[in-house]
Amino acid sequence: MKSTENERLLQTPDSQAAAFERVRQAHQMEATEDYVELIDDLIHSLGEARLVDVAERMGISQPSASKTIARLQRDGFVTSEPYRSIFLTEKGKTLADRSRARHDVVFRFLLAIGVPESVAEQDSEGLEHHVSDETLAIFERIIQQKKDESAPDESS
Amino acid sequence: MKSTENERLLQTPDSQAAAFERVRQAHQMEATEDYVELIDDLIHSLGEARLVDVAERMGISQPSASKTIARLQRDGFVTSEPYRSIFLTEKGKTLADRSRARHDVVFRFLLAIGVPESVAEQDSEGLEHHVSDETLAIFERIIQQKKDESAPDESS
DNA sequence: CGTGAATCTTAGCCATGGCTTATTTTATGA
DNA sequence: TCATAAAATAAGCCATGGCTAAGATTCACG
Repeated sequence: MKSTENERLLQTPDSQAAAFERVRQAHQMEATEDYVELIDDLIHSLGEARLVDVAERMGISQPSASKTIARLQRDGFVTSEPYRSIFLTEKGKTLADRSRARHDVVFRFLLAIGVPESVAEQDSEGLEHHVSDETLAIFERIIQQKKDESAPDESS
Repeated sequence: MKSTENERLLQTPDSQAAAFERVRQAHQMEATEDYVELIDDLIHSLGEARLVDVAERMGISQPSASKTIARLQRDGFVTSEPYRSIFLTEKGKTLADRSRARHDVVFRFLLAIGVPESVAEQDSEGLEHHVSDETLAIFERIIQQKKDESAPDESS
């Protein structure tokens, strides 16, 4: 029985490979989600999403932003005429809403467990893409618990 | 005052850009950390780390694994002779230890808040790279709290 | 001890997502 | 209106991290 000679690998190769595969999948969607979320924010706060603002807020050069926007357009998340601002398609808007919802849950969860706001802002940006639906639901439950604790009398 | 015409962008462009930059930095280290952690696990459980096992557990082809291992070697995390197994350098071992420690904290934190083990296994794989030290410390505190709750009398 | 299977490497492909430099287009204001 | 500044695009670079197909090496066993 070789498997007992030293216990360290708890997972089977398959389940471990599946976990990594899942992470890779998440990565593929990350940029897309971050961009549509940001574009939606820009539209709501500034009235339109300009490439220059996207680039600034992503912290990358305009050409880099432009290339990714082109991919988003190719994949049906945004539309934009040359030299004009960027619009979300229905598909893009839907994804943006979903992403922001997740982002908010993660952010509020971190606050609820005592993470300082500035740190929670930073961390939630990275974490949001890697939280499963099941874990997200638990996050929500805990947010609610904390809310109930601090304001016990708000039934209905 | 343009900034009040619609509130949605809570963060300044700079801090938002910094958060994304931080995520990109984390991504750069992700593969490295996952590999050294896995290699360390393989060495401890099987006695050595073979490329074929790394590839299997990462869920990728051998040539892909080989290419990444070459990068890790270039960057001083591992050593390996052609057609021989893979060893961690001191630098690699140190990183592996740190990574597993983080991974464990995230994993046990998820368990502590009620995430099922199989989900916690999957999620912790993706989350570990995006949790700041500050948040990680809070995770540890909560793990300890839950432990105290379920076993109140273990002072010393 | 030699051969076939397993393992590993090489070569070459692709997409993503960064970058710079240079050019084109648009917008602004004197 | 027209010159200049700002914004966007184009072209071309690089690294990462996937892949397949094909070749080299090692290992194990008959």
